[in-house]
Amino acid sequence: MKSRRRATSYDVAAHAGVSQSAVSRCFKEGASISHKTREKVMEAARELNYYPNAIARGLITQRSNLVAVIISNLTNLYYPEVLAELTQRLSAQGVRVLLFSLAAESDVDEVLDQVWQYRVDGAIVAARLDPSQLAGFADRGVPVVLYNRVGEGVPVSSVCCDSIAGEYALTDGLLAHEHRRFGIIAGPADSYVGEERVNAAVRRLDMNGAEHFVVRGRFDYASGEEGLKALMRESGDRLDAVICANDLMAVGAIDCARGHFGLRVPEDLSIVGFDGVGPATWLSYQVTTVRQPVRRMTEAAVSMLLERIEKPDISPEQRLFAGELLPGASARLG
Amino acid sequence: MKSRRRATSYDVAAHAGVSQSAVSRCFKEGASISHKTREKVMEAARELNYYPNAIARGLITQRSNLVAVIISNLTNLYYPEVLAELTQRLSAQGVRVLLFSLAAESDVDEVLDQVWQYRVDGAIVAARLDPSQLAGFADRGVPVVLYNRVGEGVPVSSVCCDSIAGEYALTDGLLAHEHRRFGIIAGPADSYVGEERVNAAVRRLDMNGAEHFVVRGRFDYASGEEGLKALMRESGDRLDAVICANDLMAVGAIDCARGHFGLRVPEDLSIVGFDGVGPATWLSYQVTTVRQPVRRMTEAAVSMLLERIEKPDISPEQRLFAGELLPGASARLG
DNA sequence: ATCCCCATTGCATTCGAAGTCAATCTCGTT
DNA sequence: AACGAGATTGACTTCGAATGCAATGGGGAT
Repeated sequence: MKSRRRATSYDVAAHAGVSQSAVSRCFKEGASISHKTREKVMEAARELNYYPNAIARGLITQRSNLVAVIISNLTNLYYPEVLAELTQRLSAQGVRVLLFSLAAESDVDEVLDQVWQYRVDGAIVAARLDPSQLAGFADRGVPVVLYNRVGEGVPVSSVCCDSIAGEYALTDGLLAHEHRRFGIIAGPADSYVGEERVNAAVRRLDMNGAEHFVVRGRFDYASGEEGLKALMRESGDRLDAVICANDLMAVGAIDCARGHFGLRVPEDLSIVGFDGVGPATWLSYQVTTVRQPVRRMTEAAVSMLLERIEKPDISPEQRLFAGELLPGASARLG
Repeated sequence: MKSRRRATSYDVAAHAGVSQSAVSRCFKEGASISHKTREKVMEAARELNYYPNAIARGLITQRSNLVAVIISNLTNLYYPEVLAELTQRLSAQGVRVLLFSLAAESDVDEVLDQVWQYRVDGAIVAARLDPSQLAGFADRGVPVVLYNRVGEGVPVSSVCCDSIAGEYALTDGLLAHEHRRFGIIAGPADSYVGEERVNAAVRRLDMNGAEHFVVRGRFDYASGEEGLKALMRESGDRLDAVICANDLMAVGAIDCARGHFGLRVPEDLSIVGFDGVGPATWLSYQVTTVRQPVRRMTEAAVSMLLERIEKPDISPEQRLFAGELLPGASARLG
């Protein structure tokens, strides 16, 4: 019990009076082992407090049972939910999560070295990967599933929420309700989803000849406030609606509109977000937004990844999930 | 480049015309290797796209360079911040994070098996560990640092924010301002910090002979609303102040007080929280709370853990950090 | 030129479990 | 009683890198 050195399969074998091979077989599903021997071994294992060494196992089987999860922006309220879901689903499938958290979405390079060293069986990535980084995964035969991003020009598996359709729905709803002068608070320049959402909104507004101003935020509360102030300045205080690239900035904009400009939301100004995070539904905000089906998306990401770990030759697949329009009370929709 | 099998140190050795030992030494700080050989090896490594296999290294060195981070409740806004900080600090020190996320704080047992199998070098735990679970770490010589918890009766290293002092400050402030009838929204029964905070508040109220009602929540927004409704019922709608075990419930309670009961906060009802998470400072809430010094706490946790990984015999140490009282605008403090 | 010392280098072994293969063991058959 | 199919079992090798030890080499001192 008190041994500093931990028991190995040899110790267990000796203690149970069998060979090391027998011990190994006891811990593998469907291996050829008699009931009696298994009992003896398990008993010995319990007494010696033996747990198979996953490191040694990984070396010989060429399977680490480790999956890298690479996420930027853990602080922006949407990802923690995703991470919790992913971790629990992967755990349930017997796969461990090696977490890499990035300060900025484009900092991937620094962590990739580590990913290669740990011989992960696969990766789920919610950060921007350029084609050469994606090639790194392909060359090494490591399956990847991108989360809310697609491989730009390169075929990669991905799971996304349909930003474009979602943003169209929001924009169309606003246009149908006589909004004419729009402000847009975008995400950071290196954010994939941010650009996608804003481009979709801008396209729709242009198609309808609606005037709009764009400022850039950082996906956090403060940049929602700052963004609204900048927009008011640029537009000469005459805005009908503000489209924010995520809910957190929408919340910041709502507070700023009420507290700083004394505007009523949505009567004087409509504000919409994106994601459907918890705070968006809080009574003080009730943000009109598009909710991503996080559970279904994470479930898809995990099953697509595990499938490709089992059978490395399955071709890439892209799954696009529709978001759900939550009418909320922060905008006058059509 | 396109080889399915990844290059090993032998491949690099052959390519560079040296022995495998030489290759190994090139990747180790301070190993005895000439400048010329190192150049050759590094060049070959680059050409073959070689990355040392951390799994094999771990097997021979008995060091996985892996640290388990065990966290419950990733969804409750406080932990994502902690997790992001921990991950980035550990990464910076060359240690990888193996993440275990728990549905409930007391579900630790299920993940411990996995922790043992991966031979982690240490663990940071923000979940309840009973003495036998703690003994598991001690027996195996795996250093642990508890985050916002202490080993009950067992000596373990820990990093905590002083809940008791913090709660006293809040309670005293409220008492000094003529609040007499208190409601308390506690955390789940298996939450360590939840109990600690509520016990502290109750003790202080009792010392001052103040009346109080207690209901239990789940640390989320909805249970803040439900909690307030239950308290109003129990107290016959006559409350002066509500003490919530965390900010998220305080936010829920504030919204409910205003939206459902039509009360002004803090004029008609004072509400306080704990943690100092982002939403607590949002303009609509400005929760009167105690902010935990998360950066200093995570920094302490990481350095204490790494120290103990280096020198396993350092004795346990408990570090208690004072929280900062944020006056906010959700309570009339003394 | 000779000798000695220290810096490099390579050989061989090690870490712990998994899997191959051949040996052994069980039983049911005839 | 002898035989054979199928189930168990153990000896041995393997995965990839790190390291103790012995062998080699270069350079300075004499």
